[in-house]
Amino acid sequence: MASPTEENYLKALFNLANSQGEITLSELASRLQVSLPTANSMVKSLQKSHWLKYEKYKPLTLTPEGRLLAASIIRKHRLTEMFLVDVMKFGWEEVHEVAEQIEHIHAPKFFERMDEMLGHPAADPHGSPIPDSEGKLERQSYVPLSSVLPGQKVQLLALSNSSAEFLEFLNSRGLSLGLTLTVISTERFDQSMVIGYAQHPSETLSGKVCERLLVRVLPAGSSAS
Amino acid sequence: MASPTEENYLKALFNLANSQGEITLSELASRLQVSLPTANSMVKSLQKSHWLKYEKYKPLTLTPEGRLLAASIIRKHRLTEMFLVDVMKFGWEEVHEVAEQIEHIHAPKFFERMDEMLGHPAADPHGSPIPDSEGKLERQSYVPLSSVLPGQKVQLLALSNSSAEFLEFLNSRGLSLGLTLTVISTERFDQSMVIGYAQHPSETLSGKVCERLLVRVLPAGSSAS
DNA sequence: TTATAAAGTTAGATTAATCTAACAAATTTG
DNA sequence: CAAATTTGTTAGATTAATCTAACTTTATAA
Repeated sequence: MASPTEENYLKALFNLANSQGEITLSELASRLQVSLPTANSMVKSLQKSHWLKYEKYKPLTLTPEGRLLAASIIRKHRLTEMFLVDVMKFGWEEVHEVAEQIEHIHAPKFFERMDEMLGHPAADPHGSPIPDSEGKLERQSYVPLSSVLPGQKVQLLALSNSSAEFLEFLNSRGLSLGLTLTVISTERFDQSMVIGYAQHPSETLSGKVCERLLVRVLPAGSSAS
Repeated sequence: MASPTEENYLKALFNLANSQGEITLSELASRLQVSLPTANSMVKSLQKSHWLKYEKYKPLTLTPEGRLLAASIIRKHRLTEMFLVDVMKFGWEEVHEVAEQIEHIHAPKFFERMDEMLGHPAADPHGSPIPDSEGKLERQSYVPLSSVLPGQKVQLLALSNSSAEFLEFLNSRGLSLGLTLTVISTERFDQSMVIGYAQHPSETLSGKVCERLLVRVLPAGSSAS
């Protein structure tokens, strides 16, 4: 049985592995905001529990068991976020902190019931995919809005990095997942873009924002949602 | 900020105070299944946090702040149980373990939302009263079925001591809260009682069981529910 | 290719929550 | 009321998770 602390380490390792591939101790330590010695000693103890492979001065790798456990915690987190938004009517900017706590609850049926009530959702309220119960994580093939050319229509499907501040910004512009966006123009100077969607015929979004909006390009001549 | 462990001590102290009045260290220790020295040192630390008053060799008393905090945890526990049963369709025998974990979640809005979705319930699925947000606990005036005389009609409203085994026993007999029961006869020898209710014109319940069924006596000539 | 910087390790301390063993105070009871 | 029992306390150890300080290994770069 992993402690909440151990579960947080596994989660961080899983997420780092899925973006960086190789995981170093200092990445882990900085992700978790702990000192290197702390991460070092936890890594040793996670190894003793067979959740990761570790050799002195070598990069870290999760074992299959570690990966499965990590995925199950991320699954609980994302199901919880979806439950909070869809069933309990929280805003998408309010759910992270609560889910961060509830993901450590040991009660399989609780999360299965959420999953059923939600109709087996594929992603959380920010578009991040929910691992299935075997720990498989659907690979997403979205592109950042910043890479889309003027004239194209795209569907907003996920966010990379969804801080409360960013989500509140999106709220203030009426932006939500599922919307169809039309790229009107891009500014070479600062990478800002002019976008049209829903009741907003023309909004200017900074480069920073556009990088974080993950979209799928729609075939030419699709109708708006 | 209290740790989950501290919260469990406060909860135990609150419950003991509400049944015994005076609380001794050994009662606390045995309730929490820890050794006396463990309870002793925790009591000292709870005192440092101003949640209880403690003098060597004297009984323990919660401070007003301690009582409020304890009540808020019990409130979270009982709201959660109600939510699991009413919203998530758990059986009343399945909810205690989960609620035992969720009561330690720090997220006022999460529990407020439960409360709203449930329509501000007065009691949990086992009939135990839910403290209000000021920590006030409604005093229940139920009597055990075992004290009711033959011929009387009563309404089953709560349980004293609701272990999963007991709840499963009640399930097996079709007994649930709200039912109107008619006491047909009582057996002086072993305190067992013959009871009629719903589709069960005549069930024999042991003295042990009847002691744990808390009821309100209905005025003579009421109709069954 | 050695010097410097970055990354990782070890040693030792701290805090929370637990234990056992030994002892002391309070209470019960013959 | 004194002896026995119960209850409470102190001392000291353990484990998990954290830290800082000191040191070593690996990587980078002049």
